[in-house]
Amino acid sequence: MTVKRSPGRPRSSNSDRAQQILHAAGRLFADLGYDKTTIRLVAESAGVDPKLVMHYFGNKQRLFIATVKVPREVGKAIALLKLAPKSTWGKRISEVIWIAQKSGSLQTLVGVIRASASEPEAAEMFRQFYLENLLLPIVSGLEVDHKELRAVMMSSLMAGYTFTHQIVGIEDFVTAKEKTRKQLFAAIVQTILSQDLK
Amino acid sequence: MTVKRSPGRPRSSNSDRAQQILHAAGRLFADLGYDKTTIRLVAESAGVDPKLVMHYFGNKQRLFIATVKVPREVGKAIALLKLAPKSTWGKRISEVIWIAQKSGSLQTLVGVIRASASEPEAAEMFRQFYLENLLLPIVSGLEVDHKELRAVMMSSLMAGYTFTHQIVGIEDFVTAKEKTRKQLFAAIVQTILSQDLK
DNA sequence: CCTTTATTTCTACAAGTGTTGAATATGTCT
DNA sequence: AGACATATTCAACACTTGTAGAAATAAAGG
Repeated sequence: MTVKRSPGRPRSSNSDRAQQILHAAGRLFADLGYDKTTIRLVAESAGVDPKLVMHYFGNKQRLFIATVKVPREVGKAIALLKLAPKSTWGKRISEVIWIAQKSGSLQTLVGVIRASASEPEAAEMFRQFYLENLLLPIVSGLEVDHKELRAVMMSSLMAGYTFTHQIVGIEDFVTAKEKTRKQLFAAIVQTILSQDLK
Repeated sequence: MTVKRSPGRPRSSNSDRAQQILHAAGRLFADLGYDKTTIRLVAESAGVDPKLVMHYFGNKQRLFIATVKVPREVGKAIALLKLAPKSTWGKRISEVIWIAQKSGSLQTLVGVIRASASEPEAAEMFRQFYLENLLLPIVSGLEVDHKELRAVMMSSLMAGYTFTHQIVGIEDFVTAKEKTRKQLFAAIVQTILSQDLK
């Protein structure tokens, strides 16, 4: 894939290298973590010179930030929740989280979690994007007390589930079918949201 | 703390540098993660020459492994569980996890989670130590189905809770008292262990 | 006392890192 | 056509990394 080219502007500008770089970077950050993802690796993986990465994104930190995309499907899901009866919250919300993951933002989440392990700024991004912009609004739409605590617990569950499955790679350890796993996941969400707390 | 010394064997060998190094390393791995924890930093933090770290532990990976200590208090806790009625499992087990964390192995857990983000070997250690040697035995002592699934969910909860609280640093976000947090935590564990699954 | 062994430091190497300067080729605007 | 901006590459700098060689000092054993 690494096509050798001479320096200079290409004849037809339909390549969109920036997008290629972003794509390669997103994958590498999710697979290797922040430190082990080097500019040179990203460049090589995108079939591009390292300097081009710097040209487009300035520095490594900004490159990482550029790879983070907040899921969009969440807005409409929140609206639906207020109408649903309390007993179905767990199932509904875990469905939303499941969908959000499948729709491509799972890679972003893994990248952010991995980066958080070494970059405090990434940890801050986790708090902002996934807690404040995602889970807290969801919980805020419901009629419960201790909203922050429940939202934090949801984020813990989300991070932990992603950690064990995508980073530790525990899949092959569990023989249960996906349907059963989702059922348990939903039950936990339901507990987090509707457990009586004194 | 950094006492300058000349090369050569010290007069009194009551210093136990290896222990000092291990102590400093454990703290740094937990605070900075695997990559950002350099041999030189560990050495400086222990008031010691970098080569001495290599002398005692061979290389960085073995140094990390040496800092990992599996909690001991768990064995006796497991024995107690079989006698307890099902409705109290959540409370009991979350108590065990809470105690295990407070007793110094929290730092180890944080270190392992951080390292897992960049070192697959560390992720494997998480699976072995916390899932196979800790949570799976606990669940195995109980009369439930889908033991692996429930154990994995417990490990997810444990990792996620540690991640949000120790790495993301979400403490100040939650105004709920510790008692309330523990109550919710216990309820989740109870759900994981006793939820009916088809 | 003399050899051996354990502990500790100094020095340095080879590799890899993020990042920059300068050059080159193409497109775009006046 | 000429001036300027954009896209791209090559080469390199300054720094940090894990790690190794060799030496210095003191204890231990004969």
